[in-house]
Amino acid sequence: MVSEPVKTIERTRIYDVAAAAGVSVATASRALNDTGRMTEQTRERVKQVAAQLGFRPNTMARGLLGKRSFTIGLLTNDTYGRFTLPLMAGVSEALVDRGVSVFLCTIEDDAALAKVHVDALLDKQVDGIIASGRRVDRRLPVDLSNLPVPVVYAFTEGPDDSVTFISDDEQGSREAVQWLVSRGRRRIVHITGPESFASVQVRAQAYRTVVGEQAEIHHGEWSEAWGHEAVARLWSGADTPPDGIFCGNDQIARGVVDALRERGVTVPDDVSVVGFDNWEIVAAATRPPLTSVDMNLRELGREAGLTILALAEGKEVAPGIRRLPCQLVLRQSG
Amino acid sequence: MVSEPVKTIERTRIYDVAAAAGVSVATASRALNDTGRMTEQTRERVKQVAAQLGFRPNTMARGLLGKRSFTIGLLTNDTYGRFTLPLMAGVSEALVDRGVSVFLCTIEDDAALAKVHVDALLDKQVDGIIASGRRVDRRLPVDLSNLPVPVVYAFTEGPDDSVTFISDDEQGSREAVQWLVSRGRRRIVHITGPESFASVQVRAQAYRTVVGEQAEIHHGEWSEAWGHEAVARLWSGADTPPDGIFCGNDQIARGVVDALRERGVTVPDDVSVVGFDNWEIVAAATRPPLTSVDMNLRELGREAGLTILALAEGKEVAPGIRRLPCQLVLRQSG
DNA sequence: TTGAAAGCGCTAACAT
DNA sequence: ATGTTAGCGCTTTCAA
Repeated sequence: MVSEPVKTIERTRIYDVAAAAGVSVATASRALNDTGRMTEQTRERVKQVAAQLGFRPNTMARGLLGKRSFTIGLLTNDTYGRFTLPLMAGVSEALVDRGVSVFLCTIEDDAALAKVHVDALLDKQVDGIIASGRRVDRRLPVDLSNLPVPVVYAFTEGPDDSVTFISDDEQGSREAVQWLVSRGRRRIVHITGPESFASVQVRAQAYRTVVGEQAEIHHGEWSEAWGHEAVARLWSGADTPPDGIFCGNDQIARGVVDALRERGVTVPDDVSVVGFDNWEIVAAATRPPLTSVDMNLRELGREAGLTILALAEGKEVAPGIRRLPCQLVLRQSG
Repeated sequence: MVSEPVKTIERTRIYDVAAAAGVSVATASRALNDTGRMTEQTRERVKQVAAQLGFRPNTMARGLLGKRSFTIGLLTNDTYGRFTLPLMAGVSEALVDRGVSVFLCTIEDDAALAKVHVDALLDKQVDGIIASGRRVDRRLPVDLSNLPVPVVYAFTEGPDDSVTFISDDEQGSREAVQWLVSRGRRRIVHITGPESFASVQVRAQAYRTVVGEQAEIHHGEWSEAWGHEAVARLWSGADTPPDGIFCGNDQIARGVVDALRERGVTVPDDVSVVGFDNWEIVAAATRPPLTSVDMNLRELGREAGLTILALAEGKEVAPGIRRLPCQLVLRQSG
């Protein structure tokens, strides 16, 4: 497309609306914003004219008055987008009807880049910032605590007095293990990621709570390969192999299921397997498809979006950590 | 975080800078924007003072002058983000140093939602819009051809006179098949997705060009399951099974590799397999890891970003389809 | 109930 | 080379 030197499409301004409706701009503004007092008739007429002319207020002008810009920033260091995208979808979904658009800023553990992005956001007078990440127990490489705009944290660690949204991994894990128990599984082991992850600790603890004494936790990498290896170990030892496996994430679970099939162990008849994350691409492609814990990130995003909006509008929001429930998605592996 | 009723953090305005530097706002503005004529000394002094005071120009005010808003919109219907995220990363990377932030708008094949997003973008006076999608041969459910801002298309079909960026699937496929040939593979088949996809056509045609007469193309779904099924068919028929397989995407390739391993066919010793997309999560987890064609979406995003910027600055850009080269990423399957 | 006018922070045309 | 000033489109006092 050759650039259009003559942008003939002149936007209708509030002046045009006022003129067409036979009122002053002040009245027009009040009518359109449902403020001030005036005859319902005038208000209606102005609104009608505005609609007819396809009037859309200029956000820049509005923003210049020190009011809201109807934009927010979503900061994330989750390059892969595995967690960010569902979150973003939720945020966007919650805000788009209210005319708020979302700047997505991917900072890859790079403090300098993060600062550049945050500064750019502040220059644009965003109404708020949602900080997000790929690890619940890590902070973004940038300090957001003294910004002139509200900040909420989603799926990443924030300061003590911040509003933080995370999924309730404890509840999700508990339900997953309880599900295995309810299916008659008696020897349930937990194959999960590195101990250093907070989410590993929480999920393991929930598992322990349900199975009690017999708890048996195997730590490794977050990979399919580790799932294979763990199965090899469990089935080559002297102990009776488990009949139920709760995995720390879907990749491990897929490795486990594949390894079991290769050994001639039938899932879920001989062994039930449950994953975590409900990462469609992994869970659905596994044979049989994985039963998995979904963190409801979209819903989490919705909540975060609504909260940042409330803060932007000056409402009070109590600080603290909000844990949103996970949901066990049943497929065929467990 | 309790909302801060007193936003005490007053931003320094250009007036403050001007006063502190002992010049007028006009001079300050010119100095900071490297326009107008003045002693290098004055310019330097103003810049220094501005830096000292941490001055950041208010984008709203700037945008109100009918100039640029330093924002662009990225529209996509790729909910999963498989294609959009690398693209977005490239766009962002190209623009962030120039102070441009990106609104990400996910419209899910919903025309009404698309319109809401586009209107919101126009209200915010975006400098341009990049339209993107999950299918190269489908248009977004919204007409962007008469917008008051420039539009470029990336990884989605645009009008004839538009600037469109897509990956050179023909070249990528050709290199993939030629690689198989160079590895001494003599009977190479192509297992790919539904015929209705333009990318399937292009990749198949490239494959045909290289292997000539012996071309053998199997269409199915874009799934691992189809990879399994295709292998079952090829190895159960009367014909000699292939020694090289070029797959339409990584999921099919993974299915193929898994199926071969289950049959005791060794990859890559007996059969070489090459995928398409280089989707890390799939390609790296396959045993052995997949050699695959990468569409360089990040680079594509960079180009699209730079182009929309050029258009926003009023530069002329010739319309047409730009095909950016793919790259064969060697792992171990081929 | 409605209107006139000031002003948000910046840039650019027009002085000097 | 630098300063004065008029707006950009809107909201919001203040006045009528």
